Amino acid sequence: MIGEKFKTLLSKNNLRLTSERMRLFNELKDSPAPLTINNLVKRTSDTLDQSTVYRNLDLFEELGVTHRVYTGWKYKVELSDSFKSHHHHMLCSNCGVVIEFHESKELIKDLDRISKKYSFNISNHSLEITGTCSNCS
Amino acid sequence: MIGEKFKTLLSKNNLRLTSERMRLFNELKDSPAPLTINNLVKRTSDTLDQSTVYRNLDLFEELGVTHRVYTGWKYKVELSDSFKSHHHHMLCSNCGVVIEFHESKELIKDLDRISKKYSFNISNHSLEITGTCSNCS
DNA sequence: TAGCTTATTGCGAAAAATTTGCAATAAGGA
DNA sequence: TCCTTATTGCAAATTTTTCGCAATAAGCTA
Ligand SMILES: [Mn+2]
Ligand SMILES: [Mn+2]
Ligand SMILES: [Zn+2]
Ligand SMILES: [Zn+2]
Repeated sequence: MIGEKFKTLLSKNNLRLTSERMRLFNELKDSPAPLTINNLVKRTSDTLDQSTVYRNLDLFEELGVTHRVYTGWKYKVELSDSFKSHHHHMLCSNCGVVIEFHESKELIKDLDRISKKYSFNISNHSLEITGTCSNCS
Repeated sequence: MIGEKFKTLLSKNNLRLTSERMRLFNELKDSPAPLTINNLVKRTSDTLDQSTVYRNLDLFEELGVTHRVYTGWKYKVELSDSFKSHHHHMLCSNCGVVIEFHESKELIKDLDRISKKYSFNISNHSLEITGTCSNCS
């Protein structure tokens, strides 16, 4: 279970599983699209203090629980590849819908080629697309 | 000339070519790597007020003179494809060096395939890579 | 289960980043 | 050179993010 992995990760690092952390994690897990920090602050403001949100989002990032997605104007946060399968986004600049897609083998090959060409050791990559979705076109 | 294009764009939009705008534009043009807003505020603080920097960076983005690059932690600004040829970045997470590279035909084909598959009209895309450069590996 | 240690929280306030109103300035057309 | 008005600098307001510290509670131990 995905939640179990989260719990294990925390205890391995001497970190406590608090209801606040669980809440934040679930908020991310249940969201169909990446969220801004502000989204998260507002969504949890009934029980979490903003400082708690900030502190834990920092922590999540350090632990590799989340990563930042730069779709649109500001960056957003979503569960990282360890908790959600690796994927990319298409953002409709008209209606704001976010479509997730998985990369092709061609892309992977291409990254590999680039890696070799520049002797660059790739640990991470992001591919974000903007445009208009089928509805809006 | 690249500067000419900038000037023309301004006048076409009833915007004035001020020394402040020119300064900002040049700062971007001369930078080998994308800059944060803060970089720009500091670099120009001898003659430009911070509000002038903010206001003009907003403007540049609206006009399509610049775009945001999400490399590393915070976003950075660089001249857009109209003023600098389309490219992508590799960021070394160790030494911070930014390597620009041009995309392959394979990537273009791949984007085309994705576009068709989802009936999504792609207007823009970004591909950012992180890892370690040849020096740091 | 009760007790203990200490990581974590909420709160209030500070610091940093971004935006705004307005009078003074200067770009650029007449 | 004069005039119109876009643009700037300045000071202050807002918004976002960070921080210190006392109160709380997670998780281990007996
Ligand atoms: Mn990928
Ligand atoms: Mn490209
Ligand atoms: Zn749409
Ligand atoms: Zn390096």
